[in-house]
Amino acid sequence: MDGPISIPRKTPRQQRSQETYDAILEAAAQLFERLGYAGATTNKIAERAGVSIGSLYQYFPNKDALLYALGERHVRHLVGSLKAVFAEVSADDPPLEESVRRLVGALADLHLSEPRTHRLLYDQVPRPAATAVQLRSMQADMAAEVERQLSRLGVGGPDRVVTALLLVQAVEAQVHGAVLDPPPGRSAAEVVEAMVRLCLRMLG
Amino acid sequence: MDGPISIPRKTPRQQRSQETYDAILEAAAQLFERLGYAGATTNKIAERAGVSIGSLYQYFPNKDALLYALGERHVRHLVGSLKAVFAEVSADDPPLEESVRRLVGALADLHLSEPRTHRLLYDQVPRPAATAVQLRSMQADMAAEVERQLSRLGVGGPDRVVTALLLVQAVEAQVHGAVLDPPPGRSAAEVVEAMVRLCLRMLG
DNA sequence: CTAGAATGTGAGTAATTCTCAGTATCTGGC
DNA sequence: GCCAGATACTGAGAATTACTCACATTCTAG
Repeated sequence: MDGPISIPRKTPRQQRSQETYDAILEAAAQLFERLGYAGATTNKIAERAGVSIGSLYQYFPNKDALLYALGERHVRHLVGSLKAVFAEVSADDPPLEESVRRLVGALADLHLSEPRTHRLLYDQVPRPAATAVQLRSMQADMAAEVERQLSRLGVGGPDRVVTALLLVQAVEAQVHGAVLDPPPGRSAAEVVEAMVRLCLRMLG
Repeated sequence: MDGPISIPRKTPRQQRSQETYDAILEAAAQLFERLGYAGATTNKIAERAGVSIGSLYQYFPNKDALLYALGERHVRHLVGSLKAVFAEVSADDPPLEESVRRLVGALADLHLSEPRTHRLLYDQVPRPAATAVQLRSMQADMAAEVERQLSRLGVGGPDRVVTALLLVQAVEAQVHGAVLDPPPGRSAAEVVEAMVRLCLRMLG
């Protein structure tokens, strides 16, 4: 509500404390996933991490900060992987269809590879806190990359900024809503294929 | 997590209690919006509604149930309005462009008309609880309607079920992410126009 | 008018987040 | 090796909050 944005209260200096910090985050990830945000109490998290509740609050100013740290870790991973794919595609300079297929495929694969972590952060979280900021900044980042690809391929209509943003929003939502949970009788791969076709028609 | 789905504990029988029920919901809407889910305590909600905390728990088994009731009210309103538009479009049987423009426009208008309520339910909420179920069922509902329109217009590719689902996911996300919060220098109307163009290319 | 149903009350309980005064461990300079 | 100060850890308990329950009030039907 009030506190601006959760940031680790104190940075570990000795190795011992780095291990404590990691243990807490790991315990938080497990318990949030298993019990949900409300069900995972800070005391349980500290206990599972094998430290006292006081130690937890030495590194995380509040419960939300745990989620924020997990989100940051995950977003960093996602953005890193995706930027690599963007770089590859930029280097190879393939035609539109191949470009779309690679990019959409990469996003889908990333989501399918750790669906639980992703759901935790995407679904299970009171957004306003902190995670929303992370998501938004990641989307902005990705939209900028997509815009560059649109320019390279000479597609995207008159306002590439808007087109790129809309594409990112759409693809992200489709992955969450349809790839991770395909309609009856369809496989994730089929849904991805349908997404690629739609993207191609939008841009082709 | 555990409890199945929050349902009013007791239905109001006398008019007096109906007013109490309404006052509580109204207070909850205001405070959730202003203070967020965590910041709005049940005691504050009861106080603002002018009733005792006990009365609140007579009609709502827990805090989540307040959110669920608000979500239901809102979803009912949305679905009602949209079904009317679908019916109109079906009756008038306009060509593709006009159909898309009307439907996307209607969704955007609905969101723009009470952006705060919508954000509350869409962003500010721990999803797992109950609201997720509502959203999903609404999306399924809308996807079925869209599918019917695709059939009417003879578009949508080989698998209209998947196409319709993907369209609904995309448009919903775009409205939330780009229409309610347009990129710098663009108006909501411009974003909607861009969405319509993209949809038309997807289907045309 | 009255019995019983419906509605309303709010102090109190249990659970949870977070603090802080005190203890233990480490590190670098001598 | 030893000591001083920095770093790290502890856990009882303060503060907050969701929720209960025994009781009081108000309504309705006969």
